[in-house]
Amino acid sequence: MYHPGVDEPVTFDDERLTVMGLFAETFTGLAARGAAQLAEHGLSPVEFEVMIRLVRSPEGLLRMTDLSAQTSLTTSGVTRVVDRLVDRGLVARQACATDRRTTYAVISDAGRGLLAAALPGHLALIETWLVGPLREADGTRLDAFVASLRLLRDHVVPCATAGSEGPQVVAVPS
Amino acid sequence: MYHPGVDEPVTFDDERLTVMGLFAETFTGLAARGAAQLAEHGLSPVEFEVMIRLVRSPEGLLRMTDLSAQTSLTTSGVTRVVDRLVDRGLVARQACATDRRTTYAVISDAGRGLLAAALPGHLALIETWLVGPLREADGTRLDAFVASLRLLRDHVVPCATAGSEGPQVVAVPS
DNA sequence: CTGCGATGTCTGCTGTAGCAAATATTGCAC
DNA sequence: GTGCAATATTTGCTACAGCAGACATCGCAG
Repeated sequence: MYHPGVDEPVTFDDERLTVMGLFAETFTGLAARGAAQLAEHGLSPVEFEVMIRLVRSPEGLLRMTDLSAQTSLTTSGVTRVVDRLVDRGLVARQACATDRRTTYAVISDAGRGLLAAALPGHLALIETWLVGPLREADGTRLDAFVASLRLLRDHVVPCATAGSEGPQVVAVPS
Repeated sequence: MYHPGVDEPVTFDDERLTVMGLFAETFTGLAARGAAQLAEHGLSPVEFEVMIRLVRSPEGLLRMTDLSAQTSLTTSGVTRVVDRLVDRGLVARQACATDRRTTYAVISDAGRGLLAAALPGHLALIETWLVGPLREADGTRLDAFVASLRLLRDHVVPCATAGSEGPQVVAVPS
């Protein structure tokens, strides 16, 4: 049988686990709704993410490497997502004139059109399930939530804000 | 082709997108750190999730279907995760005496031991990257954040769509 | 100019998860 | 009891993403 030891009571329902679980449950639920909405337009979440990054770039164009840095994908993953988007005519590959190693991904007119079609519903969904409930609950709750997220993000993802992040810790504290 | 329409300017940098992106970035960053920590103990996030659900159940035992309802996996996914855990001796399958359709997954002593070994580091990680920063920033910020998450979760998750959120074997303590 | 390490992208292999179908069992209607 | 729909689990197929290696190109030291 299992003997946890009297002086080392391991409890499996620590409050911190609950908080983390709540965080995960909320986000994955929201992400699932978002995925379903995007699927109505034939887009997966990563495809949407890639295209949003492209459309928000100066000329609708980004290097593959930069795409992988801005999304949660590796360069390998970006290669294949862009493959799919190119097959569907939503994105095009474009050679770089000055560096023949780099390839740009460029969003096409069709891609912009698809995004423009998908975006209103997506924004409505975020409004309904994320921003709206927080704003209606309390005048300051949305701002506080966003501020907390930003605080956490700046801790967890130091690269997001290129600046004075003290510990560049990648290792896990033991 | 692309016709944005003069009276309906589609803007691709709506503030709501930013909030959602911040949410996603924060959670995935946190999840990545958690995954790395669990990997030190040879566990993937889903394996950890399954085992936590098991260990918190009355007798360390849950039906496959209930596991799939409590985790983010389909029953198919649960089958294979449990397969892996059984191969490693962390979980065992157990027939149900009264209904021969159902199979229980039971956590083994080795499984409890592994969880007990992995949990302190995992809790420390949550403390460092999630709970700690919020608590230190402001006395009420952690509580407000958790309350907001709970509010959102209650909106997003209720069994309105999928149904079958029935078995409340492991309730989240408040 | 030449050599060589660094950089950017793509490809082979692997592991994982979902969907839909297959299989087994139960409970109910009759 | 028999038939049938519902329930519980597993399995075949497919898609996607990561890792490590392959390949091409660049920039610099000499």
